[in-house]
Amino acid sequence: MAVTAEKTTAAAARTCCPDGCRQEVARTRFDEERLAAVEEMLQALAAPPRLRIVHLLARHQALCVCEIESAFDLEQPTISHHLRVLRDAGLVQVERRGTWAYYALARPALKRLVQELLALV
Amino acid sequence: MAVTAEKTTAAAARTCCPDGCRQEVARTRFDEERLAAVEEMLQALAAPPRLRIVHLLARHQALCVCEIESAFDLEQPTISHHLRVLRDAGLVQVERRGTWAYYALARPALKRLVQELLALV
DNA sequence: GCGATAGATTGATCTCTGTCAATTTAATGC
DNA sequence: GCATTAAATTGACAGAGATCAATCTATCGC
Repeated sequence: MAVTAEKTTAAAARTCCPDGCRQEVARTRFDEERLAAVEEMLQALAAPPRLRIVHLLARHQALCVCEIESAFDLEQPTISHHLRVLRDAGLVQVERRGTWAYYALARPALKRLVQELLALV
Repeated sequence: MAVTAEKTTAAAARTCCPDGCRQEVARTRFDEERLAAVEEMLQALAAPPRLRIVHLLARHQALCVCEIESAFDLEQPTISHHLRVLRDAGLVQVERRGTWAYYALARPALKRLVQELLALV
């Protein structure tokens, strides 16, 4: 979008490339709001334990924290921390039942991320 | 996969949850090889400048480094660094033409990442 | 060969993030 | 109310990563 007319007055606009750097590239404005949401999800997924937690939740409907904890060699507060990051990114949901907290994958959010990435391909 | 029979001898297996933590969860083994590749791509995309570079390349076929640089408020070595990370993750490709290096999106790699994420949903 | 330019690499610094120990909060059962 | 347990929060620390300045490499044109 916002593709401006190409200047073909060659040498004048040239900075380095054979045909001169396209000035429209320099003027690119990103959709920061949209990118920020995608970025938060990507950052959430990019950490090894978190990608594995999501992997786990994808195969189990809902798991309590102690079950998730049991699959890793990490302390409880660390798991709790990762779950919070995933929750802040909207990738997982919590449901409290008594003392327990059951986490489940937020599939629509993941689907949204996939859509955004597909838009790039 | 590797879903083992559920033990319904309740209290014996119980550790914390109402119905006892499922032991199969604790025994989960992740496909580390596959996850590592996905992880590298996610980490590559998770940094703000890199997601924007990919965004840029998605709209332009191929761009030389100086064009990419022009869209950011970052020094040339920094851009060069980010391009290397993207390249190591297989997300972009380089083609050298004389003094210039033209970067392009590696769409198949991105498609593969999307497939992996879809497998979770 | 020489100067100029595009891009990569190196090294230093600073910030961010993952981890754990300790503590706190909240719900349960007695 | 009190002890117990699940989970969240806080604070501290260490390792990873982003950035820049300086330098190096490679290609071009003369």
